[in-house]
Amino acid sequence: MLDLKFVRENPELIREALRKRRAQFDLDELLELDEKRRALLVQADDLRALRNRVSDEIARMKKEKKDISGVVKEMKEVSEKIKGLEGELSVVEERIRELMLSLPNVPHESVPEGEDEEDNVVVRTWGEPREFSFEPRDHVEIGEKLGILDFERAAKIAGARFVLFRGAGALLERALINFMLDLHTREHGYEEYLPPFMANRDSFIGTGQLPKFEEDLFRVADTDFYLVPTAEVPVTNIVRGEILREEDLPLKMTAYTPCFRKEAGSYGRDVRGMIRQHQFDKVELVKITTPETSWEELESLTRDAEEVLKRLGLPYRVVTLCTGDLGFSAAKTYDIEVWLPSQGRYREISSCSNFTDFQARRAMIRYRPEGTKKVRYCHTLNGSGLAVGRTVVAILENYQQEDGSVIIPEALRPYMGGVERIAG
RNA sequence: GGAGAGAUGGCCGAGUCUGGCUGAAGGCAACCGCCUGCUAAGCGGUUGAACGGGUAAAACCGUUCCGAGGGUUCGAAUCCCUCUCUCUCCGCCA
Repeated sequence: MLDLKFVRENPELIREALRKRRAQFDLDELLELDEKRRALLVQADDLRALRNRVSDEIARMKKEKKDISGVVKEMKEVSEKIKGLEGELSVVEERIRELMLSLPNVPHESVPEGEDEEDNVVVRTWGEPREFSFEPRDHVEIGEKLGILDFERAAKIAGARFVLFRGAGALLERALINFMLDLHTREHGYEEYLPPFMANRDSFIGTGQLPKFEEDLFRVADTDFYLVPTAEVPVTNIVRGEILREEDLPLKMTAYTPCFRKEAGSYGRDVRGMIRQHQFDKVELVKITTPETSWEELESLTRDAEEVLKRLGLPYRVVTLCTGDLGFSAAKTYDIEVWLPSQGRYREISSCSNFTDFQARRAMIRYRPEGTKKVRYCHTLNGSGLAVGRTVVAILENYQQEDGSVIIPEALRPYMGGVERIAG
């Protein structure tokens, strides 16, 4: 959520931001309602001030045994008037809130303008895609041949867009989770959490998934719970409604969770294999920082995520999302894309964003700068570090051998009980 | 699932029966002074948030906030209703 006062005072800046994002939003309605709200507020406040004054007066008169019936009658009318104004006010405020919750964040000035992912800008590239002496297979073929991925039975159990890991496949998934968590906690200074995998509505509003993106979420029937689509939701909301101490910032948190997504509107996209699943594992990185440090923290967070790929020896590149591709809550996002030989291109495996104070304002995450009384909103950031399922895909495809076996990257072997190769 | 207790400021904790100068006693913590070889102790002071008005910016003024939402009343932390959460005991259970 943006600051309404800021919107009021900088309407052209907001209009420009919306244009760059290619976003639809009725800014004029918001500005009109805001004006109406303030007019109503002044009226109501004045009447309440009157009532408060006279109420004190009544208390005094009562003590002095004076007749109060006249004033009481008058105040009864004032109270009725206040009630009427409050009714009008709550209608206006509810609509303002609706609008504010669906107004996207302002892109950072360094974000390139563009329509869609075609206009994203490559920042850097690491590693060389391997030259194959044979036609590289995709992860579905590799995994099924090795008996470690089973899509057919997963479909029987649950349906499309699920996978069943088996044997070395299950071990590989688990090893990656542990490897990533260890790297981030032991070397990158993050604290590990293991949060609930379901969260309530307020949490989802806090990080911006609700109310706008309900159709992407699984809701648990007859409850107020939604399955988390990313650990960003439960982890960022750990400090929802809190005023933090500056000396405790930045908070650096990491968590493994499964992620549940409906993938509504992606019918026909990535239908094969485990690129796009209703359930996948992810290790997430979350930072809560001061406004002064958030941009450098975005850089280091991205590097922390990249480090996973470096250690695994997987070629990747980093792109800056253009304004048209930028997520609703983000001010700037780097996607990390890993090389997939079967597709001959880079595919997203991590998304690292600075949300500035957008989520913090929704979730009321604030801090008190040292030596001052005024509280300020924190900046929140997060990034995948990494999407585990897609990492499995990348390992299977990049490390496949002509005989169908797969070499395990060295860094991962301690987590695999020393296994160096998965063979059929 | 059954029975009971509770939810007040950064924290602890009064106030609720008996509605009104209580943004909220007292304590702790933090900050600023003083004192002091240093530290501790001691003394004095300061310290909530949101919104609106106001200002160059402050100061300042008003309103709202005692888990959430309704109601009663001239007036609600205090009375009534609904909900949420926490704790204790019983039952069931991984």
